[in-house]
Parts: sequence; C-alpha cells; structure tokens
Amino acid sequence: MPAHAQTSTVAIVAAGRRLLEERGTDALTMHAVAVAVGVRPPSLYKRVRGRSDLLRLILEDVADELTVALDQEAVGDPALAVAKMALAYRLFARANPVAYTLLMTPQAAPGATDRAVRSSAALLHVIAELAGPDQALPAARMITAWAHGFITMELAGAFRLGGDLEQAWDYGLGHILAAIRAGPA
Amino acid sequence: MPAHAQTSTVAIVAAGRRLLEERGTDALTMHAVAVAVGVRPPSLYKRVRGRSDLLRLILEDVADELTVALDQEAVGDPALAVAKMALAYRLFARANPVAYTLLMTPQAAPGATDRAVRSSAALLHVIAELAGPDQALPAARMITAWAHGFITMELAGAFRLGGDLEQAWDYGLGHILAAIRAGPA
DNA sequence: ACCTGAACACCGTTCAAGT
DNA sequence: ACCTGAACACCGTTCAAGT
Repeated sequence: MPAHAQTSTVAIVAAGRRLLEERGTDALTMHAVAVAVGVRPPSLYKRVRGRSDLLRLILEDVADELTVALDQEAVGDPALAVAKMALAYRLFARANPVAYTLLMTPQAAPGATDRAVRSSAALLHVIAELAGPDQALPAARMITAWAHGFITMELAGAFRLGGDLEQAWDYGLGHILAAIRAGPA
Repeated sequence: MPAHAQTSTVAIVAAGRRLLEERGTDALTMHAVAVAVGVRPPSLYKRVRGRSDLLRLILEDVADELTVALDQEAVGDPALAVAKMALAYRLFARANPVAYTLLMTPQAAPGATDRAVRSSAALLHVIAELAGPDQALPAARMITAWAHGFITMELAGAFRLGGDLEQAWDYGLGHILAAIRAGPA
C-alpha cells in the first residue's frame, strides 16, 4: 500500500534556501528543513542524498536565478548593458547575501561554483562588442573580478574607512569601462 | 597541587590553522586539535572559548601575516609597489586558500574580517601617491576589489573558459593602474 | 592551576518495520 | 513507494573529581 508523497525536492530546496538565507548556514539542519516541509528528517533522504547535497541544490537554484537576472540586462547599448548587469549582480547579492557568499566558496559546496560560472556567458557576449573578440575574455574577467570582489567586500563589511561607497562603485565601474574601451594593455 | 600546562593558545591556534588548511573546515574539530597538541578536548576550553573562537583566532593570525606580507612590498616606486602588493596578495591566498576564503566570509567568523581590513592600510598610502589624496579611497577600493575578486574566483576555479589566466591578471592590473593615473571618472 | 572521564544535547545518517 | 521511530556515530561543550 503506497504512502502518499508528503513533500518534494522543490519544496525541500525552497525551505532550505529560506532557512539558509534567513538564519544562516548553521541553521540549515536536516531537522529544521524537515519541520519546514512537514516530514521527519529520515524522509528527506528519499529526495536528497544528504545535507551537503541539499546545499548544492540550493546554491544551484540561486545560481540559475542569478543567470536569469543577468541575462535580462544583457540587451541594448553594450556599455549601458554592462553597467546594468553589474548593478543587477550587486542587487542580487544583497538580496541573497548568505547564498551569494557561499557560491564562490568551493569548500562549502563543490559543484555549485560550476553553475555560477554560467552566469558569465551573457556578459562575455556584451563585452565582446565593447572590447572586440580578442580582448573579450580578459576584459570580462577584469570586470567580473572587480564586481565580485566589490560586492563580497561590501557584504562582509570590509569597506570601513568611510567615504562614499556609491562613489567608489561608480568610480570603479566608470574606470573599468573606459579601460576596456581603450583596448589592449 | 598545580598540574603543568601541557599546551598553549599559540600551539592550539597553530595546530588548528594547519588542520584547517590541510584538511578543510570540517576537519577543524576540537578533538583533532586536542590530539594535535597532546591534550583531551575539554582542556582546550581553558585557552579558547570554543570552536568559533578558535576559528576567529586562526583567521586573525592569518590576517596579521597577510598584513606583514603586504607591508613589505609597500616601498619604492608607487606603481611598482602596487603591482608587487597585488602579487603578494595573490601568492598569500594561494598559500592559504582555505583561510583566505574564510577571511571575507563574515558568517564563518565574525570579527576576523575586522583584522583583515587592516591589511589595506599600506595600500591606501601607496595609492595616495598615485591618485592624489582626493581619489585615494575609491582608487584603493577599485584595486582591492579587483584583486580580491580575481583571487577568490581563481581559487574557486571559476575561470573556466580557457585563455591565459596570467594574461588576464596582467591585463586587469595594467588597466587599473592606468585608470588610477588617469584621474577622476 | 590545569587536566581528565563522564555525561549531555545536538546533528547527520541508516534501517527495519509500518502503511 | 514513501513514511517513521529507534538507533548509531560524531561533535561541541560542561563539570565534578582528580593531581
């Protein structure tokens, strides 16, 4: 006599993602996830391999959402598109700070970084229009590294010497765009 | 009758740092640290408040070492000093990948980021010579963000589209230095 | 003053037994 | 086919008892 399914992988990932973001990495326990979806902890193992697998699924979900958010901005004037993509990146990280930080921490969830890498595909196309195909890769790496670093440090509260952070963002973005237009080093 | 001290905070931090770096975050257990320094787990609590406190001490130790490494390069021609500091930063991160990644993950060890921030003091001085005092802060933030982002992504294996990573490093550093020299946005 | 065994709460995970 | 209680190993932490 089959017992009805009382939850789903999608529900488990959604509940886990909410726990992770609202209460932190340590609060992502199999018990808390089970309570959130209305089953007992052992039942979760019918859908996910274990806690680390669940964390991977959560981060892949986050990475896919990031990719969609970036793709939406990858249209129109290239320089404007780059600025809009950088902003979308920053806003996404602010909305998902815990998950975003973990995305680039391979020790936290190996395999999740894989999915995050796809987010850069659209940017590479836009940058190619700006820098030419030869310089597209290093140029995309420069702006990606800068944006990711700025956002990570902002989230970590590492910018503490005062000053205007919005000015620092505009300064960085403006100079990097100008540098990319200027051509090879 | 006093019992002899069989270990020290310094030894505990050193053993913990080795475990963290060589075997990963999960391998940093109170049991493993106790074994490494030759006591039983409860004895560790005479020196550190607990595991999270130990992690904080480890990351502060790493941050202080990074500060020293950067300060050593902060001499001579400003542009050259910036390039040397960026390289020192990159090499340090490669030598301490696990700890470095955690440094900018405030959820991992709140308070450790505080110490990491000090590393940027020397850079700010050098940048001021290059960009002038008015633009020193946003300029330092641009290069710090770029270097940190590049290094983090390199460690995470996020640069997967082939190409020459050393060229991407030189391209980014060269363009950022040129942008800083060029003045306000 | 520091060390330790014993104990506790908590967590991830497995599995036999239920429906 | 999925669910569950019970059990196990492991981990962080506390504490009374030892020296």
